[in-house]
Amino acid sequence: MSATSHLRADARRHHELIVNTARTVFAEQGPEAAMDEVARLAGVGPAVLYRHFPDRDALVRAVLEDALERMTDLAESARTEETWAFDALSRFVRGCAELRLDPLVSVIGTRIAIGDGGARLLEALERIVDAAHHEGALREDVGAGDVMGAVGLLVRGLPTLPAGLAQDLRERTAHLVLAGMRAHPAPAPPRSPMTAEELRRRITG
Amino acid sequence: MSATSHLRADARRHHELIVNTARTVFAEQGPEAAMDEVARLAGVGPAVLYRHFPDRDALVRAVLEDALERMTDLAESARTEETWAFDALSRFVRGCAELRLDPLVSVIGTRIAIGDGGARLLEALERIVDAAHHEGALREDVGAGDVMGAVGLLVRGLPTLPAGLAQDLRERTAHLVLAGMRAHPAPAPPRSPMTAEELRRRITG
Amino acid sequence: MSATSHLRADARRHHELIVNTARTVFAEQGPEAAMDEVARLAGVGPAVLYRHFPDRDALVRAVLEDALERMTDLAESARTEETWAFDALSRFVRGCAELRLDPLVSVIGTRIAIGDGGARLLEALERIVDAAHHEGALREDVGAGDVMGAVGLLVRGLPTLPAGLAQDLRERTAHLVLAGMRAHPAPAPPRSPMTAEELRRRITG
Amino acid sequence: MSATSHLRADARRHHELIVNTARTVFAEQGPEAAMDEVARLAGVGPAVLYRHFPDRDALVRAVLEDALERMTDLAESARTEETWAFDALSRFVRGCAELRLDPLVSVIGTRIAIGDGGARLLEALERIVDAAHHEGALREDVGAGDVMGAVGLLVRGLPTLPAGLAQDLRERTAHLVLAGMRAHPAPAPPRSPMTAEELRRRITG
DNA sequence: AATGAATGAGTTTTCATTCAT
DNA sequence: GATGAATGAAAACTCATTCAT
Repeated sequence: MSATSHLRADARRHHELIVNTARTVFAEQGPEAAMDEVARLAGVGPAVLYRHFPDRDALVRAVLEDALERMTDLAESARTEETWAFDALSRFVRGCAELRLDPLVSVIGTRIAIGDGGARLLEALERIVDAAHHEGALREDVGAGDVMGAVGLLVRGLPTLPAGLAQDLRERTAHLVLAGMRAHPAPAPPRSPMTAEELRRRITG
Repeated sequence: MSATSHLRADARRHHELIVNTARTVFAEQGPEAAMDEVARLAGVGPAVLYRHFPDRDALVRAVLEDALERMTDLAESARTEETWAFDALSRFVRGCAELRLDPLVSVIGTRIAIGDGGARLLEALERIVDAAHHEGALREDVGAGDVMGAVGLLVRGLPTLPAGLAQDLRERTAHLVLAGMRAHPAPAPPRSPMTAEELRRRITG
Repeated sequence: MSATSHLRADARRHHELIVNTARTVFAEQGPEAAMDEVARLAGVGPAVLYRHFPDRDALVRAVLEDALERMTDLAESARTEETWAFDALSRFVRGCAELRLDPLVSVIGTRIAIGDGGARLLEALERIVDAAHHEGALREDVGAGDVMGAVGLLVRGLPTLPAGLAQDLRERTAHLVLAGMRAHPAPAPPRSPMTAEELRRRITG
Repeated sequence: MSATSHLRADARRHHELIVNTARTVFAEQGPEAAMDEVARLAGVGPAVLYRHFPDRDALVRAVLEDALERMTDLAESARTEETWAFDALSRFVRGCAELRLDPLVSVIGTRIAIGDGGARLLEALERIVDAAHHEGALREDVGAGDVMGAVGLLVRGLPTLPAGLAQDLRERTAHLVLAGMRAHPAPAPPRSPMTAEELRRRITG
């Protein structure tokens, strides 16, 4: 049951429309995007936005909660659909990066912690980690909190770099983190090694 | 020889003073910190700041270049002072996080790449990586670019979490990445596993 | 039908209020008058001004268009109310000077030409000139463009001189221009000749 | 004897250099041109400018005095070189427009009157006017002050219009004023009549 | 005396948020 | 409840002028 289910149909539509627009705007224009801009792109007046979200913080939280919900869904699908728990873990870690959470993280600053959405996500993740411990693929000295921490760092991305390069580096780092978590020797990271030479070429290119 | 060496003595002093102040202010107040605030805390008028850095971008770049220089110094000391190259690598990765580079990364956006300072850093890093390959401790399928990428993600930090927790998670993730890079089995990550339970306690704490 | 007719009642009121205030302020304080000062004297916040006129140029253009509209009205009244077309011409030329257009002219610089308002004014003026040609009072080798040019110079005024003197000189010059335009000998300029002696006395006075 | 003759050679050179630069800068960038810009284009530091001219007003006055001196020279050459006084008058009126005095006029505002340079100019002009009265070409009811007033209006120009058009209109208006000053019927204004049609074409063109 | 850095008040402009229609 | 105009507090940036080198 969503938190918006008690609203009138049009109000709920506005709520979702604004959150979706805000996610896009924050991802594209950075964390300082103007509230008016969000309203304009959502096709509503600023007052409508403020009726739904009393201030900027509330909007940011809403987008964050929405993202956490998506991450939880991701964890659940991975868990139920993958045969091996470590594969589910791997799929979860890799999938999170696509949510474009980065701009929000710095905006929120230290003002809020993870909240309810985070609690549900952590529970979902815990189920995967427990299973991965049981199957013996995950080191016993690595916990669900470690996975959350690693994901939290990975989702931020490398915005100063060309998109394709940033993507490759994120994938390779994700692989290395997962390799470090394995109880047994890991396979090679995806694609060829990222040498200094290749990094130079792709940055300047 | 620094790029500021052609300035009059008082101007050079101001230049450095402003960069140092800006690093602190950006780290504490986030990337939107007011330029006037930087000037005020540096004890100069806004116009002095603008004489040295024509716009916000120029100041951000200067702080970034400064940080890259520090990272390069860090890489060099680690390389010359550590017996084993992998230990130097490890020391470098862990040390970078303390430079509080995070707020800058999102401000700069995609506008600039790494520039000269980044090139020098990459060269220094390459020397360590080559040595670590030679000593057989670093997987051959991991390059200097991978290290840069991992560091780039690690330095961002987890600003939404309590400082001590964010620090612990960053250290443990750094350890896991390094473990994933090792040619041979890695020692346990520092301290106890970060379980979901501990994460909950320390977030709400 | 004014260009502002699609605005809400309060917005239209503000629009006109700001233009009227701006005309006065520019006339009194010169073309560099602070935008905030215009807003303050109009009794609105600066943001209201900027909502209506996105930058200084837009405000200046609005005042100019408004003035052109007044000049057009002046031309039309003169044409319909005077028996002789040359008298209408004379009344128009003399009347324009009172619109205090001067400060605007230099601000606009070469960025805009006369625009729509100017086109309408020119048409109104053309009707008078044609009639004056027909009645034989205006030289055939003087056109409506000449009248516009002369008016453009006359409206600038002589801001360095005492107001009364500047006024007298403008009136006498207007008379001389009109005299130069007549097909037949002209009557004497108004008042006594402006001798060097009188000019000296009134400048230093 | 120039007012700068008591200065050291290099200082006098600077004085003239700055005045010349300022005339150009004011003419090109308008009356709000930055003092620093004048200094920069003159190739001196701002402090040198301020040593010579204690504030903006002083610089503006200096440029104005310089222009008045040039106008006086112009009047004198016209008087001695032309056979007929009215031709000298005509040459003077037409020649003044080229001095680009316009931007200064609005800067000075009502703060200064014409000063010493103006007095000398007026004397020179008076000699021409007296001669023109004697030769019977100039109406007796037009004095030297009238000529000054007309010139004051003519020099301002029409900065919103294309340069060639502004030039033509100024010449034709000058002709009309001179025609209005003649004791006897005047020849036709230069070139073809400026019709509304031609004005439209040249503004939009 | 020349230089160019420092000053700080002032300007334009933006934006989160509230309020009248 | 939706709309879009108003608000005023800030922020970035500029510039005339002064001062240390």
